[in-house]
Amino acid sequence: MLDIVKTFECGQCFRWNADENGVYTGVCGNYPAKVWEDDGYVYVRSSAPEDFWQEYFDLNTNYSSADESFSKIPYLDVCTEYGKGIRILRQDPWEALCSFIISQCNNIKRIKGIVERLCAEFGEPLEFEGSKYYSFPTAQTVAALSEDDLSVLHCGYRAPYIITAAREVNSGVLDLDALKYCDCTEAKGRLIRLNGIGDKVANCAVLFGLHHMEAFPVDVWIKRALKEHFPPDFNPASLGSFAGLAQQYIFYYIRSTSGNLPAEEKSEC
DNA sequence: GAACAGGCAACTC
DNA sequence: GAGTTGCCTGTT
Repeated sequence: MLDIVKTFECGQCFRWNADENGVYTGVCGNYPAKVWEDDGYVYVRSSAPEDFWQEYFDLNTNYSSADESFSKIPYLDVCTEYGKGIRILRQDPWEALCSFIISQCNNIKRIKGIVERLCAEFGEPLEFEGSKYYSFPTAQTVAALSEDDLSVLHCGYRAPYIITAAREVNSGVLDLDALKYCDCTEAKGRLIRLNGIGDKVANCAVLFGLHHMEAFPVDVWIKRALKEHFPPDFNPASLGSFAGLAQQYIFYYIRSTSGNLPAEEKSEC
């Protein structure tokens, strides 16, 4: 069953924010929305049709067989039980790619700030229940901007990476929709060719933006979990076509159950 | 002031 | 190849 808190808080998206009552507000495509859970049911208020949200929350995919296969690995079984209810959202490919370029060497709070400024500055204004929201700017819009234009975002050295990606997408050289339907490894390979996109960002972009569920992004947290709880020769690819879901279970489990990085932990930057 | 925060690329040996 | 370093910025 879909768990919106786990799904929104597991690090895959940056535009959903909860108020004090646990009601999430966000924008998906051109639809601002409010999402909340009550008595085991998930409610969505927006002007989008219901099947739009069924698709977004990936409700037509069966996660239970993947969960079962994960249970054979003791540590992963714990993470799976803990994270059950996480859905890999079907996010817009360009939004996911752009967001994860911004995410490099950044914390979630700052990523969210940069993404919101990007939308407010360059997205289309949207109206919903008397409040103003902004869509995520298209690749076409961003492609026309300069690094100087992006200085309002305070995204630092990532600005040229964003513009490069936008221009590649806008020109059609990088066809994100086509990458949805090709092999995961090939899709990652295409993305890594771009300046500013390495293995981590490419894996996030194909998993969260192109729904290649076998992608397995490895960041410092996952690296540590693999080192401490899996055999030294463990290959994440052995988790199969839902490896990315396992990655999210592990990630959500570590981030929710451990505090901040120990002081002696070295920065990767 | 220094270290840190969910990388990447260019450079060294 | 593996290891080191600069890159922006806001927070602690």
